[in-house]
This record gives sequence, C-alpha cells and structure tokens, in this order.
Amino acid sequence: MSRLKIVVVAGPTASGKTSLAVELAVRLGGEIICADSMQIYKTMDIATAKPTPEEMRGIKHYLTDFLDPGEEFSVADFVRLAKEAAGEISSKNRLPIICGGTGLYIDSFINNISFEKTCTKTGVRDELKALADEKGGGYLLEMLREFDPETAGRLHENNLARIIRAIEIYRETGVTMSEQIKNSRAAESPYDVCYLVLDYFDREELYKRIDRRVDEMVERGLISEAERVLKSGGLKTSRQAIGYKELLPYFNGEASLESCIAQLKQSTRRYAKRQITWFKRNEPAIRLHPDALGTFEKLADEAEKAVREHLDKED
RNA sequence: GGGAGAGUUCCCGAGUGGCCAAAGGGGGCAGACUGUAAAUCUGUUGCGCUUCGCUUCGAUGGUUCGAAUCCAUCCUCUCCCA
Repeated sequence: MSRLKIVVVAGPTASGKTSLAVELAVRLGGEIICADSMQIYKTMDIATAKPTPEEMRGIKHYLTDFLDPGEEFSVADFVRLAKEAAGEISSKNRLPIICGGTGLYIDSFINNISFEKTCTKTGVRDELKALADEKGGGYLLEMLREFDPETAGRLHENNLARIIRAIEIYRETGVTMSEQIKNSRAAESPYDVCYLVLDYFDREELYKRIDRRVDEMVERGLISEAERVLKSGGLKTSRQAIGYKELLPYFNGEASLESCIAQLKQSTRRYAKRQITWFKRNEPAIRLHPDALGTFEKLADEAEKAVREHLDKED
C-alpha cells in the first residue's frame, strides 16, 4: 500500500512559514493543516500570528481558529484531528500541507503516534503535586523509579510536570510510560513526508524579524486583544500563549508598557530558540535558508522544487 | 565651590585581605522532550596545551608573603548643600 504524500513546513516563529505554506498550496494545489498549539484558539488572533483571510489567499486552512480559549487541547487531539483533515484533503485529490511551529504536534502526527491507551485529566495529578510540594521532586522521582526505572533515569528531579505525568500514566492504566512509548510507535506511519524546515543561517536576522513582528502586533491592537482575552478568564491550555501573560504587569500597573513589550520579544526569541533545537533533530528534513536565498520567490521556488521531487518519487 | 556615595565578568548584582575566574539573577549558547509543548526541564557561559597555567573587578602607582577587597592620586557617574 502506498503511503499518503504530505508536506510539512516547519520552523521557528516569525520565520515565514505561513506565507511559504500558502504559496506552496497555491502552486501545487494543496490545503493547509495548522500545527500550532495556540492558533487553534478563537479570539487569539494577533498574538498567535494567526493567518488572516488575506494571507490565506483562498486556501482552505484546517485546525485553526476553531476552539474556545477555555477548552483544553492536547497532542492527542491534534493527531486525531489532523488525521481526519489529511484524509479529507487527499480525498479531494489535494495535497495536505502541515504548517506550524509546534514540533511535538507535527512529529506525533507524521509518526502516527498512538495515544489511545493513555489517559488524561485525573485526580492523581493534584495529589502528586501536593506530595511534591511537601517532599520534593526527588521523592516523586524515586517513586517512579520503583516501577519505571527507564523513564525515571531520563527525567530530572526538577521536571515535576514530566515525573507526575509518568506516575499518572501508570496509576491510571497500569502501563508504564516506557511501555506506552513503545506501544505508541507500534503502528506504521501512513504518511510519506516531505519535511521542510525554515532555517536561518543568521540568528540575529531571525531575532530582528521577531522584534519587528511584535511591534507590528502592538500596532495592530495586541494590547486590547490581550485585555479582552485575559478578561474572558477560564483559560486552560491557551493561558500559556506568549503575548498575553507578558503584558500582565502592565495591566496591573506594576511595569511600563515598554518593558512588557521588551519582555514579550524576549520570550518569543527564547521560544524560537527552543523550536530551532526541536527541528534540528529531524535529520531527514530539507533545510531552506530564507536569509541565504534572499527573496521570497527564490525560497518558494526552492521549496516547490523539493516538494515536486518528493511527489514524483515512487514510494 | 562644599559634602556623601558609587564604578565588579555580555547586563544587573553579591563579594571589604588568602577558601575568588569571583555568589545569585538576567541574557546568550547548547540540549532534552509521548495527552500542559508558545509549556516544562537540563547543561554551559574570561582565555589556554584545562587535575595545570595565564589575564580580569574604572586607571595608575603603592602597602602586603598574598589585593576585587587596604592606601594615594587621577578619571567617570549619582545624590545632597551652594
């Protein structure tokens, strides 16, 4: 059985993924699946740099702007929904193009990671958190080591979130995290992926783009959007978005707007750095260097060429 | 003009004779990542031939076995009185 050909456009924030993905969709007859943990949320438009109707140029986008900020969302949801979307797109004989910066989502999807046997949202989490506050992360880590030494061995005692999750999985399902990881990879991936990564040679150049983009966000009304979103309350996964929490000191009268905006730029740069690290590990990826290529046309040509070669190749 | 104080590594900032290449934080760099992932966490950050050597704490000179720390002069900055 031949695998479904899909394209991934990944890269750090502000690298130009959106416009490249749209251009490829236009040239190759594709539709776009957003792999972005924050663009999924409604009303969070400016801060997440969600593609505007103009930017979409009539290309259909999936998994963006559909969820209330009060809703939880997870990788598992993403993989399930992205699978559906990819199926729908290919049933129309169009090319699915995954575009986004959430590496975990992208990789889980293209590797067809199965999350079915695991759980979420249990009371165990709060209980373990309380225990950690009392006895420290090292204590929890030792607890974990008793039934899953493999996972305990690769976690640091300070990484409470991960330790708690590992214990939670076992408590709730009787399957250890290391077993679960093996199980999750059991199914073959049905995708034949052309993985494009936008990779700036010049880090400074990317950081400048980030600074510029944050300034543009402010001009477009980031502050009032932030006020609105924060006021709506009940944020879950969405509360982690960069762009609102950094402005809180300003709203609380504890810091100047300028300093908050500077902090926002900082957070965004650090985020970009983490994304760069993530995408580095995808060795089969084709790296495109926007700063070396010079113009968007050249970048798009290069990307199109890579994708066409991939599409022509027999699977 | 008189008085008080401050200058420390990329930045902030601790250090008041040896345990100081110098706490801590920030930033940078590198890394990890399986249901919070725009999150969470780790390592590293003067130079070198790296179990040792060299250069650094505004500048110069001095005291001392030994100075970021003490003294003198100078430079810069802040504050108070004029």
